[in-house]
Amino acid sequence: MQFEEAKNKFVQTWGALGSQWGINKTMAQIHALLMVSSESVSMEDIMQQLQISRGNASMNLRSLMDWGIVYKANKPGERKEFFIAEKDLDELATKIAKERSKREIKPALKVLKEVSVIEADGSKAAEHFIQQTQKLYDFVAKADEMIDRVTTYKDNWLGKLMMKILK
Amino acid sequence: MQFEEAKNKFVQTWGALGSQWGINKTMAQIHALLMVSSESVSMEDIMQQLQISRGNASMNLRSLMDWGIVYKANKPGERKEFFIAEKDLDELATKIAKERSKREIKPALKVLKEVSVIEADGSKAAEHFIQQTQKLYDFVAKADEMIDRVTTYKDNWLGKLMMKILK
DNA sequence: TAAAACTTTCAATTATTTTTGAAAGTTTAG
DNA sequence: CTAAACTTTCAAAAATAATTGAAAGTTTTA
Repeated sequence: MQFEEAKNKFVQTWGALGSQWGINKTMAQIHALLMVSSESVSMEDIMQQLQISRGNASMNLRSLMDWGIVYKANKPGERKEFFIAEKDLDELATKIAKERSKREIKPALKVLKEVSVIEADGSKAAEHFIQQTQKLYDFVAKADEMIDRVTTYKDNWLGKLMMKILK
Repeated sequence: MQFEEAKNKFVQTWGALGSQWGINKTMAQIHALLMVSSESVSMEDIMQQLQISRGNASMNLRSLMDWGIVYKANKPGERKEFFIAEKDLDELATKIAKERSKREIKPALKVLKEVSVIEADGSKAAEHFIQQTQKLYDFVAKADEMIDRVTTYKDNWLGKLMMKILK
């Protein structure tokens, strides 16, 4: 396999993986492309390499920047904007985890809390509902806290956590 | 908030959360409904409560069973099938993690390995590509192994892991 | 073994999400 | 100031994913 072929395969695979996790395919592809580019990349280049429209490129780059995993990088002397990806994988995982927590887990927890505090009406069904949603709340809250704890230190947290688990 | 209202809100929220993580909304809703039901539920009931077609219910129940998080439960004397969800949350998380690893992470790792072993052609771009995809492979492999390790013991693994991290 | 009681399948339809592209907006250079 | 170079926005179009419903399939009952 040659470099160009390998790069293309990587970008396609990353895009497909993104889709399966609820991330727009193009967004994941742009991210993949930037991840493996040693130099910063212009919007033109992204459009050309992924064969996508300007609007599409613009919007998905915006999203990636909102996630905090892609940055603008101005090249001296150049008018147009260039982009680079966060390449440190601990940092990348941390940012993704924090964003997903903020956008999805925290709001879900809020709802879980709300629905788990209804008055029991004596029925078995309501009783079970309260029990189960409370358990779910505790579980999700604990998982969320764990992710936060583990990624806050961030300095090679995955490796360190691995060490702890091995013991 | 009354029981019925709370239940509905929970089902809706779980469905929306599923969508954001690449899981079909109805599938997540059926799962939510079964999670908070104290008794096993028939297909009729699911169709009626979620206002969905028979085909939809059938296909998504099949998927949930393929994931190993919903089971058939025959009621004595009843002809039709009833369904129950895996309610143990450690077990649920374990099954989901294992399935996603098998279906998505493992194949992605395979591709990462493939593309990271191309011959360097001396260019900076190819050099960087190889470096970065190798790092990515290591990172993802480590994360995947960690999930496996942690969920294999499964007996309250989240709580135990939490303990380790606190120290 | 026939028909009733169910479940599954899948082509067609509908809903949702993504993408396009051109107009509007912004910044820089001269 | 104003034209060129570039980016953003967003309504419409295209692509993708989910859903329906009826026919086909299966199992149970009598």
